[in-house]
Amino acid sequence: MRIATWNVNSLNARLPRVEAWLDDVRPDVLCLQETKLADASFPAMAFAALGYEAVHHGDGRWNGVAILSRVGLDDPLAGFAPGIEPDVDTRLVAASCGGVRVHSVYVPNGRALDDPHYAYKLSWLARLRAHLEATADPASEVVVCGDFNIAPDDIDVWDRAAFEGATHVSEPERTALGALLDWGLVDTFRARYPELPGLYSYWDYTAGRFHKREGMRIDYVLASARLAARSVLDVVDRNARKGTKPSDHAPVIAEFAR
DNA sequence: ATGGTAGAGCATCTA
Repeated sequence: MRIATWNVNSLNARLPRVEAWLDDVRPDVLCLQETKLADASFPAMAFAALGYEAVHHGDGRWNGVAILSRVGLDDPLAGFAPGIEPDVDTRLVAASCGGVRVHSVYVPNGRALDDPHYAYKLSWLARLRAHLEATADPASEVVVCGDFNIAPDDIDVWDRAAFEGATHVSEPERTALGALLDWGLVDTFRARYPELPGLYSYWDYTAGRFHKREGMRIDYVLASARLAARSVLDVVDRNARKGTKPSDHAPVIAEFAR
């Protein structure tokens, strides 16, 4: 089972690239973030032509998440479960694909430690944990994939000193991510490559950071123990960040033996 | 020199 996640930074701008990538990589499941589309504008037919069912949750201008699957797509759920304070944005969608409960998440950026958006980020992470508690079983096969906007460790950023006092590396958000993992999830990429720096999924468009290899590892596939035990591959597809009109994120691929 | 680029949409906002 090949599961991928990709923040495409506008699906409108990226559709030809995503289609070509799907045709090349043929993941069983692809989670998308930052489609920046309303549901009515989601190009479901383009993905159906490639053999993928899809569910999309978006409100048009910003955010927007989707799941594509060629191994079935059942019980879609947009946003947080009933009983949890609803999200003001469209940042979470879940579905069952080939026996795996899949979540595509776009965690709020936070902007700055003293910005209200940072409090929203922490609240959002707590609500995601509550959502998992309410709708999924950590003893079953679960993945939570997406752009977490958190570098889990200092080796997940190109220069820790450059992030002093900034979001993405602060203790409260790392603690919130830890609480998510404590529910029963494994960062399979870091489990495969412990202590190996320089493996990023995002590079700021500005200042030529991609070509200077100045990035951050903020996109990942979190897997429940039952799946993580069968983890056979973890890759960041840096090639998808090259050429004309790339996203500022590269796709992250995780594979699990059946 | 608080810079730089990309996307949405048409003035800025978001990242």
